[in-house]
Amino acid sequence: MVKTNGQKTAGQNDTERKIMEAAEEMFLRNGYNLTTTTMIARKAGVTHAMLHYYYRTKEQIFIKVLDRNLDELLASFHPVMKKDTPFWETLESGISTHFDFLMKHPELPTFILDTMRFNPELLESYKPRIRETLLRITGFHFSIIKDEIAAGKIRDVDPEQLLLDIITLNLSAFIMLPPARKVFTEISDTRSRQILENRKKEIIALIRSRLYGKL
Amino acid sequence: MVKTNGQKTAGQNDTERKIMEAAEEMFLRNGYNLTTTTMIARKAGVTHAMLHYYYRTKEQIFIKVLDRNLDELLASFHPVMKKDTPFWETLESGISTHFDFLMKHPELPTFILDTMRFNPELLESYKPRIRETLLRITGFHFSIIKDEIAAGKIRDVDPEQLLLDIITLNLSAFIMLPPARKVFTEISDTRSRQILENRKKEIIALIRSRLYGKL
DNA sequence: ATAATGTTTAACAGATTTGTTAATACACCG
DNA sequence: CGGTGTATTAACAAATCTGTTAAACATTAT
Repeated sequence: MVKTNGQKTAGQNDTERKIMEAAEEMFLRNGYNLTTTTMIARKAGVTHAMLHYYYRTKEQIFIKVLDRNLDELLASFHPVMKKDTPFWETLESGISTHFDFLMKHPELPTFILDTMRFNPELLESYKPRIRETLLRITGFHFSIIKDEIAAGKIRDVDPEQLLLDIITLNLSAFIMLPPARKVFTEISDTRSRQILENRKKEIIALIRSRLYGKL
Repeated sequence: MVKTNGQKTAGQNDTERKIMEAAEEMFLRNGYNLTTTTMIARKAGVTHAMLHYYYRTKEQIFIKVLDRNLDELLASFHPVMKKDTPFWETLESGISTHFDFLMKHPELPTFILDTMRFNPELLESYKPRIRETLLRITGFHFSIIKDEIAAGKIRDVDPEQLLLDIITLNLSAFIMLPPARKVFTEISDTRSRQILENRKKEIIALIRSRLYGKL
């Protein structure tokens, strides 16, 4: 059961790693329920018994995948919260950093959404950490937005709505556009990146005019 | 096979109707792949053989559900395209009407998204109609937006991006917020409606400032 | 009433799913 | 070389899924 031979002092052996890679790819794309252990094994090029040998159950594999990705997601929120830099600079870089992170992990939003919809119980143990991270970031932004409103520098918006605007706009580009393109227009990879860049600019412009525009 | 007895001159008999209602509910909530015919039968309170008797296959039932809902969706786009009413009035009522339609069919966006992701082949036959409807509405709005820009009445925005803003913002409220609430905060029905109303106001304000704000 | 037609049930069939297990191949260590 | 523990395979098992079928039941029309 416990592996102690040579090659895996520095990590997993080949089979174990291939299973994890295949599992991650499939779980991210199709979620927990639509991914079968048989499919994972086939993609990894191993017998499906191997996957029970190394990870015991489907749920255990999924938990490992969830773990890797949720850590990354939560970490991505940290960087951009400095009280000293100017307000708009902070907010713009927050939006931009978030969007850039999503470009590097384009399947993550859909994956989390799927898990929230169909397997919320698997997220139970992460709730405290998620909640804490979310509270920290919303707390920070609420505070700087309110300060800026109080100083009469931006329009009197509801901070909660503004953060919802930002988050839903950013996530939408990764949750809704790919399936839509799948049905309507197949598209090249470079073109796809360009579309996303335009989207990012538009979202920033949108939030900016919400705050600074005078009607 | 063909039913010609009394009670269904004016529609389906009870069993058939119960199956369709159960199927619609489950397909809308869980999509094609995660809905089993057994579950539908159980929810309808009939033997699962009944469902093959009336609809032959799972796919046939799904097609019927898709048909009912897609018709409604496409029809919902028609009302608000009059060239004579003022620009902002037209656009605002377009956003508002779209949002109100979604409030009456809150599960439709997720349902369509799921189908685009996992069963795009089932949408194949609807493509022409969808494409035509979409072209009509985007064409109309592109035209009035460009006119308004040319007249110097609004900012010089990319009409395509603006429509993406509107659509993704509206849909997000129904695709992303419910699962998020499922994980973070359970919420009452009236409170939920109030949140959506606030969301609608915010989206309209956001688009308005994008067009009319001077930075 | 009875034949014909429509509806429902229960049982079955074949595929697929997650997971186990017993046998075997392999590597390493004394 | 032999023995110990690990890795891998193939076969199996129980559950569930979609779909079929034959027989029982109900309804209607003649």
